[in-house]
Amino acid sequence: MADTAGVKRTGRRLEHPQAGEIRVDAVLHALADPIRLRIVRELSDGHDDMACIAFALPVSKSTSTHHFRVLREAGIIRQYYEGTSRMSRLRTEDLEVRMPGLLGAVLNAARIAEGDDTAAGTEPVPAVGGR
Amino acid sequence: MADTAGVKRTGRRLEHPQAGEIRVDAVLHALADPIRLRIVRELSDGHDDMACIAFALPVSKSTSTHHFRVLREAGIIRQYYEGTSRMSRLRTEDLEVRMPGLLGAVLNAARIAEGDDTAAGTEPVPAVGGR
DNA sequence: ATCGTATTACGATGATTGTCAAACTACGAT
DNA sequence: ATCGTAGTTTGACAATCATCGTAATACGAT
Repeated sequence: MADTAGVKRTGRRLEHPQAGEIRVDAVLHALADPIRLRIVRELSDGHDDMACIAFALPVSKSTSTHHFRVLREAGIIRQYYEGTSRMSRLRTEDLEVRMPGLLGAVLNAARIAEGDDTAAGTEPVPAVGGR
Repeated sequence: MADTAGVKRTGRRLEHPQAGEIRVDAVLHALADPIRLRIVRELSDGHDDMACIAFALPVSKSTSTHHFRVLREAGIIRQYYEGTSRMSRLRTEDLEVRMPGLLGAVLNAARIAEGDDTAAGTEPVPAVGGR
């Protein structure tokens, strides 16, 4: 199982927790960091597969690697190599099984909080992403 | 504002963020700790107002105080004094406005993960707390 | 083989965090 | 006024964490 068939194997190995091993604590901890939350937001923002470098994060390369690893080990993203680039993708489905609605709620909350900067919570919140 | 009318005033003051000031990062960070998550789960588990001591946490008094403060300063719980006891209550509505569905998703995920201990993720998850 | 690009690995460092014990404060009851 | 209960504050400690720079690795192109 999980033969990684079709994926261009490049020799490097990346450890991922299985869907059933994803821990709530780890996920919350991973999402609690502004930079990591930003990465997740960008990943969910249309571009599903992105190389690390494409994020233009305000940190050094090694710090960037660190954050991606935390996300991967928490089970939030799946990574694979493509040439020298490492692509990242949200594990949306696995997360939905283990913690239904959580990722969506976090992303939605981040979007709501973003609106704060301009229109500081005077209005009762426009209820983004309503059902 | 916030006259705390009707509440037995006891001289001590507790700082709470306003609903509009609740930060996603702080909430996620607060919930990422097992002990704090346990507190939140117990609070949501029927008993809405509980004295700190009623939780029987596996930590010292000072550590307990610390965790309750983190939860309070993140905006997750509201606390008030009643005699020598300090009561805690989930700020469910404030949280719902700022991050709709988040608290519920976290609690639900924790419940799902709990079932792991016995029935380790072989089944496709019984979808706890359905709509 | 060599070079450039993308990323990792290896310390190192300063900040935060979870934990505790001991001393202290606030309140209710005696 | 005294005592017990409930919680706070302070200071300390070890562990974790985010951050960096530098050296090393893997891969594609030349």
